[in-house]
Amino acid sequence: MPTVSAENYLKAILHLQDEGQEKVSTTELAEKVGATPASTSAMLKKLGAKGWVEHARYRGVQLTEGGQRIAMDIVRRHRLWESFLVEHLGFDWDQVHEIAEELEHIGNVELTNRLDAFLGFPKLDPHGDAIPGPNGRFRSVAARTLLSDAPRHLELVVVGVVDGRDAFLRHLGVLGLALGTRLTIVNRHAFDGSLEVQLSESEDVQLLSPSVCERLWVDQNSTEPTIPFP
Amino acid sequence: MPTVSAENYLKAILHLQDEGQEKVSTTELAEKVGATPASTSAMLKKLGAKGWVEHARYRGVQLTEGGQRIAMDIVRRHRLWESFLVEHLGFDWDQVHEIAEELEHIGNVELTNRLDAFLGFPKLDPHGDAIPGPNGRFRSVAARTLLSDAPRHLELVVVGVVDGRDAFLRHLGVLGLALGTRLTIVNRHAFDGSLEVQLSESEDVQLLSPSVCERLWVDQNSTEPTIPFP
DNA sequence: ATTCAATTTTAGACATGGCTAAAAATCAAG
DNA sequence: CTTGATTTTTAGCCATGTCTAAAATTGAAT
Repeated sequence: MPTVSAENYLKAILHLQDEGQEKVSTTELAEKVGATPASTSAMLKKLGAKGWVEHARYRGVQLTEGGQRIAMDIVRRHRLWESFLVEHLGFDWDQVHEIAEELEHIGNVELTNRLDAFLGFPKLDPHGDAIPGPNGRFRSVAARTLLSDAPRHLELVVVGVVDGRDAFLRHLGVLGLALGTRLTIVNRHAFDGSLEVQLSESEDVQLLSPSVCERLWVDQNSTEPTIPFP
Repeated sequence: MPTVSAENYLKAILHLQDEGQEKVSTTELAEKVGATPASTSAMLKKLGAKGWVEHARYRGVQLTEGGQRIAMDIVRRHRLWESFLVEHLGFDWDQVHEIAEELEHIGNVELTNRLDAFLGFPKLDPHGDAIPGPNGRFRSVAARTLLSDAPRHLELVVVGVVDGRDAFLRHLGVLGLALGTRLTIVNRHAFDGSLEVQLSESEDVQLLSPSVCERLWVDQNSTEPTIPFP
């Protein structure tokens, strides 16, 4: 049973580890959780003692399997509650984060699973981030998904088009898109559902209209799914 | 902003104050919150300093108006969440208390009010306890209510019958009920909705079938509503 | 290689909220 | 009205999680 504070550290480590770094530095982590490096250092010792992180002094931290499981469960609860708040209580996307940050610490498994069922076992939260299932892993994403249904923060590859008309293909060219283009969804825009995507090659950020997103098949590029932050 | 611990003490004081005692004793309170009298004494000093309780040393505690407002809001959240858990997540009555005990500490007003709206501004929770409104007071109860719709823990008076048939009236006589009989709902039974009521005169506890409860008009006996515990 | 800057950890302090044991106040009897 | 039991508070200790300031370690540059 991690404390609320411990949970926040574990969640932050998961997030940072996901952004590339295998090992997370104390200072970085401190910044993420809003504490001093000294406090963070103290907490890391405790997390290590519980077996939730691997922590070589002066060498950075890493989640253990157990720690990752806990962190994924927190993310699961966070995203399920966000979905609930938006879909059933009518909150806007940008209002729900704070509240979900509190709700996520209620660890009752029965509650989480029933909420999950109530929501219809969603794969994505309202921000387009993947929701882990009850096993602490992301639900399998279909081999081929419409770009409009794909999760954020995951490198995707364009594998096909729904609409083969010349006009559409030319339009793709203009946008710098083609078969095999690798991209990542950075953001979903609230009012019309258009997507901000980052092209892996050019580092450019492109805004794609909903009609384009609904006509592109994409696939996951990496085997290890990215674990984005709320 | 009370801490979670402070909230639990305030809630407990509200509850005990409601059960009769104007002033609540330290030992009683300690038992209720599951702490030692010593710890309770320490907490009372803090609550007093914040202006949430009136605390004359060795003389017992009492909620201030501000303290009562906070406590009523906690009860409001508790009972709204209980309603949600039962009505929308399919929990049984007896499973929800613990979970609601955690959810009640999330103090976001917008969240609470939206949840209230989502549930249709209920007056009673699944246990039949009254749910305070956003103003920290109980929603006005209709002048005359069916016994089956009345809240628990409130002294009621039988003011009329829906069904005037002889057979029904005779049945009432057998049960010890008549116009003017004062009673309090002690419990609702899960599987059939029958009510356990305590007759004020005889101290007897009677079990009333749903068909009887749906045929009796009752009214609130006291002006100050009882504030029962979850 | 050695020094120096940056990072990380340790040391020591504080606040919260809990405990036990001892002291103080209350209250009920004799 | 004084004693003795009960209740309440105080005193002193512990754990958690935070902080600042100082020490230790790393690592990069000369």
